[in-house]
Amino acid sequence: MRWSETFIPTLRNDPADAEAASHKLMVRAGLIRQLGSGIYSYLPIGWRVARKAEAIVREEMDAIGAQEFYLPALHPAEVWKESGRWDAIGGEMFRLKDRKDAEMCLGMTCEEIFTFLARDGLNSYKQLPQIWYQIQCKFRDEPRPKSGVLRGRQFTMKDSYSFDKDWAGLDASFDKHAVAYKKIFDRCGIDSIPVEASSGAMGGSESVEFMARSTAGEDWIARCSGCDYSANVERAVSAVEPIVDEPDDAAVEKFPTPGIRTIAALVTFEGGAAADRQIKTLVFMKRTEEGESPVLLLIQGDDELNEVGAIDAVGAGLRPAHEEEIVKALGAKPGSLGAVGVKDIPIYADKRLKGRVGMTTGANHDDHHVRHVSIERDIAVTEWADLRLVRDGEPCTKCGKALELQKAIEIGHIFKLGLRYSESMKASVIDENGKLQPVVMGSYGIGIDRIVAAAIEAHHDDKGIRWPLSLAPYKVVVAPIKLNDDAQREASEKLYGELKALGIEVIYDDRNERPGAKFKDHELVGIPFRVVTGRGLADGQVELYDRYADEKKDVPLAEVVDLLKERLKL
RNA sequence: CGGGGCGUAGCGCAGUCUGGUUAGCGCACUUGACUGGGGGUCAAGGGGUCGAAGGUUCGAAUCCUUUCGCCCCGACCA
Repeated sequence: MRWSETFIPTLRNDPADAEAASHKLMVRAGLIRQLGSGIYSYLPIGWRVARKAEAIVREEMDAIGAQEFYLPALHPAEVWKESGRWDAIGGEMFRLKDRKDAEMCLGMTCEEIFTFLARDGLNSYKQLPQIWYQIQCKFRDEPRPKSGVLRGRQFTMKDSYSFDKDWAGLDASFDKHAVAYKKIFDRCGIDSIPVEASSGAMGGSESVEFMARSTAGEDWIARCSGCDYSANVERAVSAVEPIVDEPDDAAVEKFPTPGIRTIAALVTFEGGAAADRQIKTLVFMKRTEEGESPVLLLIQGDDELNEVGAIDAVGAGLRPAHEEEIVKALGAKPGSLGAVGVKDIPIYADKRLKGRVGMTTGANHDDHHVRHVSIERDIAVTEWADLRLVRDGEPCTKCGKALELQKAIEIGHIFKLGLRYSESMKASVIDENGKLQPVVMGSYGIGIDRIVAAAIEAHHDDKGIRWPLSLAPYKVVVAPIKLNDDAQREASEKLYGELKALGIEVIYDDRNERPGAKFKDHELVGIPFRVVTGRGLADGQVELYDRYADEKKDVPLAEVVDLLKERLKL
């Protein structure tokens, strides 16, 4: 390719509306342009990179015996109603109607459609296992698109689905994916961290997220410094030191606390209590078939609520209560809430509170608190659960070493779905005994756009992108210093032709620009190697620049092709 | 959905508070010349319904109303 004939619109400045390094660089290097919030066009260079990522994903999926499909992104509502997700999913599904007023949606994932195909086509256990996948456009009306393609409303995902006759089969399919995913990310130059995750609205029993550390990430993960424990903070637990309370068997005592509304304020209040001796009472509403009803969540005063932990304990359909609902449930406003003596409302308490005595909490009477609370004596706890977020430095439950909290990008997620879809949509096969059994399913996703962005997050410097060889849009750029110097131009063109003939992805920078301007572009776009024909040509020398080492050296023209082959591992 | 910020040329911005020549600057772009090893110099150019609609005014990028869009924080999130 000749640079002068390509569309590579590089920018000198960062776009004003970008924060993440990958977002800035993707725009500056001419990979993408924004069309709307969370909607991006891939330009030729960006698309070349995305296709390379796709190709790697495809190779590794094929390597575990997966078969590629291509499904529609436009779905009739019926199939989503069958699985129950038409109603379960909220505003993030793009919904529309066709001209006959029939309800449709744009697919955010394809469990329903693949299950629809499976129930039609899979009839016998002899046909299992199957792994089906596609690389396709997905749509999610994200409440808050962010960071360029890292969280878009239209994006490309590889999604695969496994169909097994039993749970052992699912485990095998799941493990195959875990291995394939690791390989994919390795090949893309991304250090992936598998972490325990929550399966959220996907349903299912177990899930693992693949994370790439990055400050641009939106997730926090907890990693043990001593063993292999790692989990999304939504799922993480720690062996945090229990607080040892002074023995206290005094009766509960109510006392006035005028104007005291927060844990912190009660700490400094005369007659108050340290934060770790307080019980924080949070009111949430749980949606059930009859409507919404309140539940109480109790955590130690200085802990933060882990909402996913709460959902795991209480169930889906949980949301913070509004003030009116709180007053209705407990008779007091936030700031004076407690669970002492509360009946008829389910109470979920963090395990860290078990056995605690001499605690202080709200009295359910505005501007009053109670002290000398012994949790198990005074509060009718329905269930003990992990409701607190772990904090940096807390000990690992497995080995006791410190957990580290790190920010990360979710680049893949694998789920054991079990029977969630096969039962609701009736995808069954006849087993060895002639009995109908629902197939055991898994689903597995990789964000292609996120691979590209995460690779940039991991591989860039102040000059621009440093693509791993596997993703580089071109591997080599050949550039003469002076385009109108016949010797330089001819040497460059000849080299360009030779490299192209060898099947090396090479771009010839034949723009009539000054060398500095061209070099800046090469480095911004991140082309791994550059050969410059310049003043050394008279001595048979060209300059070879290595983007990774950020080093240039003169090498004999006659040897440069072999040197490049070696560097490119050909 | 709550809070904050921003929409002026392809990109980055000034001008808006305090209304008043023909709306400006840098980069990019076009033509020519000189240049040529790290975003050159000189000269001459092209490009704008100042996000949109309505209003106030002799006069609106600037004031008022409405509206659309984008970004950030939070809420939310297979």
